[in-house]
Amino acid sequence: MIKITFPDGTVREYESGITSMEIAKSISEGLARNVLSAKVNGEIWDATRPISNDSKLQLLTWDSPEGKATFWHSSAHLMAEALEILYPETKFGIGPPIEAGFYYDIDTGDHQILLADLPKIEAKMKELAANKSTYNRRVVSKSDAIEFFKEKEDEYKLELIEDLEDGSITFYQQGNFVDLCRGPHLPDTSKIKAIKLTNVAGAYWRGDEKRKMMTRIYGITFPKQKELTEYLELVEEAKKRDHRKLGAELELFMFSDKVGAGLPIWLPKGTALRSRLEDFLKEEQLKRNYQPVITPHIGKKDLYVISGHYEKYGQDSFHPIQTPREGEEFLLKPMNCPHHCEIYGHKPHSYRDLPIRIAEFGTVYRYEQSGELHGLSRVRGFTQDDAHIFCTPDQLKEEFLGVLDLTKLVLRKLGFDNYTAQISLRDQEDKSKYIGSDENWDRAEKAIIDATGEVGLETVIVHGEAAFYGPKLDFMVKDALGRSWQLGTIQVDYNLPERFQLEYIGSDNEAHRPVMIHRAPFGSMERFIGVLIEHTAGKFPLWLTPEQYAILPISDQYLEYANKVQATLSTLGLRGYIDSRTESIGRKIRDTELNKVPYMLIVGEKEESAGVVAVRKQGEGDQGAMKVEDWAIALKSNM
RNA sequence: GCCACCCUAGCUCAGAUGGUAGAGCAACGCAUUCGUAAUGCGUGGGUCGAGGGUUCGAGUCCCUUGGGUGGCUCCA
Repeated sequence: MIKITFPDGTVREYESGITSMEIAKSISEGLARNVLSAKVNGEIWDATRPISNDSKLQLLTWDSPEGKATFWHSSAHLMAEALEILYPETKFGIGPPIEAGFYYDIDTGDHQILLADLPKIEAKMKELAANKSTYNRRVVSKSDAIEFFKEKEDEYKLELIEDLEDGSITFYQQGNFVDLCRGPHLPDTSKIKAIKLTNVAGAYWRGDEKRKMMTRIYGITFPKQKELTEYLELVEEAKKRDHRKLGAELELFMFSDKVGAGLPIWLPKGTALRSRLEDFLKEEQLKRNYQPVITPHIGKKDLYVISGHYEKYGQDSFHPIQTPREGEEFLLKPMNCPHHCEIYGHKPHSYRDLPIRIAEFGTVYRYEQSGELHGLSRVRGFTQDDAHIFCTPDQLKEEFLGVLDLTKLVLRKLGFDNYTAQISLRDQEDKSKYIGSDENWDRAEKAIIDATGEVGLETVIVHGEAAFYGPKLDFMVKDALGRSWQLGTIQVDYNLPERFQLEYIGSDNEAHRPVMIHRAPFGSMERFIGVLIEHTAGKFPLWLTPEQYAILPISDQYLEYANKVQATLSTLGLRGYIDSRTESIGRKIRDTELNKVPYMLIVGEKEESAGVVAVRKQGEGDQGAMKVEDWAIALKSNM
C-alpha cells in the first residue's frame, strides 16, 4: 500500500501501481471524467501512469493551466497524426502547447500547406479524435529512438534526440502515430471535442534564423463546443477593437507609404486626444517637481558613442546623417537620456540639489525590423513620456515610490484596474554581464522590491531579465479583453552616469556618482494609445475623447438654436460639433453612433420652444430632455 | 531581416483557365425640411501599389521594388 496526500492535506491509502485516474474514480465518477492529467510530487504525469510510491497528488482538470497544457499538447499530437495520414512525407519538429492552444512545426518538403488546407486537417482530426485512441507512453533506449526516426528520415527528431540522455527518452503513441515526447498526455483522444486550426505561419527550426524555415500550424481545442464558440467570439471582439482599424475609422492616425513604414501620422482628432493625455501627465509631473526640458531630435554621433548606444545598435538602426562638412555626423536620437545627461552635467551639483527630475515628451527614432512593425504598438518613430531622475543611492527607494505612485495614478485615470509589476533582476548565476558594483545592484534591487511591497503592488520577479545597466520594473497591464500589455517602465541605470562622468558633491565634500532612473508611465504615447483604443473599444473617457457631444438639429430650421446651445457649452468648457447636414435625424444619429461620440443633443421644435435639448447617450439611447446647463453641469461633475 | 499570403474607385469587396474593369457604401448634383441607427433620383470617379519582362494581347504569368497581414528572430 502507498500513501497518497491530496492538496487539502488528507491522506488516503491505495495499492501500489494505482493510477491517478483510478484514484479519481475512487473519489467520484464525475471527477474522473474531468481528469486530464495529474501532478505527482510536483511533476506532471499522465493520469494513466501507475504510481508506486507514497506521493503528493493533485488531479488536473481543464480549470488548471497545467490541465489545459496537457489538453493542448495532446491536441498537437492529434494534429500530427492527421498530418501524417494526409501528408505522409511530413517531418515533424516540435509541437508544444502555448498560452491559447498549440502549434506544430513541420517540414512538408515540396508540398506547401496553405490556410485553405486547414479545414481538411481539422476534419481528419475530428475523425481521429472520435476513435477514442489512448495515448500510450513507453520508455525507449536512445539507440532504438534513433533507429526509429532514421527509418522515418526525420532529421528534426534525430537532432532533438541527440540532446537527450539515454534512459530518459519516452515515446507516445495514439492510433498509428508515434512521437518522441516527454508527455504527459490525455487518457484518450475522445476528450478533444471542439477543434479549430487557426493559422499557418513560418517559423525557424529551433528559433534560429540561420536554420530552415518550417511551417507552423496553430490551433486550439476545447472539451466542449460551447467553449470554442466563446473563444471565437472573443477573437472576433478583439478584431473589432483592433486599434489599426478603429484608428482609421475614428480618424485618429494614419500611415503613408510615402512618409514611410512605421511612422505614424497623427490626425487632428488623434492629436486632440494625445495632447490631453500629455497635458494630464505634464500637470502631474509639475506637482511632483519634475522640470520639463526640450532637446533636439538629433545629436552628434559622438554623443551616442559616449552613451554606448552607437556601439550596440548603430549598425542596425538609422545610420548617421551626413552634412556638407567632411566627417560630421548626426544621429536621429534613439533615446532621450544622453541629452538629459548633458543637461545634468552642464553645471556642478550639490547633494542638496538632488534629486533632479528632468522630463521631456521626447520623440525618438529606432529602425525596427520591417517585419516587426505593427500599428502603433511597434513603430520607427515614437514619443516617450520620458524623465530621468538623478539621485543619490540613498534616495533610490523614495524616488521609486514616487514613480510607482505616479504610474498607478496614470493607470487608474485611464481605467486600467488590472495590472501587475514585473521586476527584472540580475541573473544570479552569471553576474559578469552586468556593469556596476555588486553593492549598488543589491541596493537597487532591494529598493525596487521594498518599494513595490510598500505600495502593495502585485509583482512577479524574473531573474536574468534585467538590462545590463540596471534592474527594472515593467507594468504589465490587462485590458478589457484580458490581454496583457507591457506599458510603463522604471529602470535603474548605473551605466550612463558613469559614461557621462556625472557627479555631485556630497556632504563629505567629495565627488560622487549619482544614480539615474529612467521612467515612462505611459511608455510611449503611440503604444499606450494603441492599447487604450483596444481597451475602450474607441469609447474614450469623457475627459479624453476628441468630441464630447454632437448637436443634431432635426432640420436646418433649428440651426440657430443649435448654435446657441453650442455657445453655452463652449462657455462651460465642453467641446463638440453641430451636424448641420441636410439629412434625416435617423441618419445623423447613426453616423454619430458609429463615430462613438459619447453624447448626442437633439434639437427640434419641441426643444427650442421649451429651451431644452433631447439627450441621447452613445450605445444607450434616449435619455430624455433637459436644460443644456443642467446636462453640462451633471456631465462635468462626472468627469 | 527571414518565411507565407495580400495590395483592384475614398472605404469594403467581385472580377474561372491571359482577351484592355464591376457592385455596395462614401463623394458630388437635384429634389426632400424630416423626431432617436441609412430619404429618393441622378452624376462623376480606377495608369488594377510602382517599375521591368514574357505574350499578338497582362488586373490575371515571371522578375525587381514599396506597403500591409500572420508568424519567426529582434526590441536601448
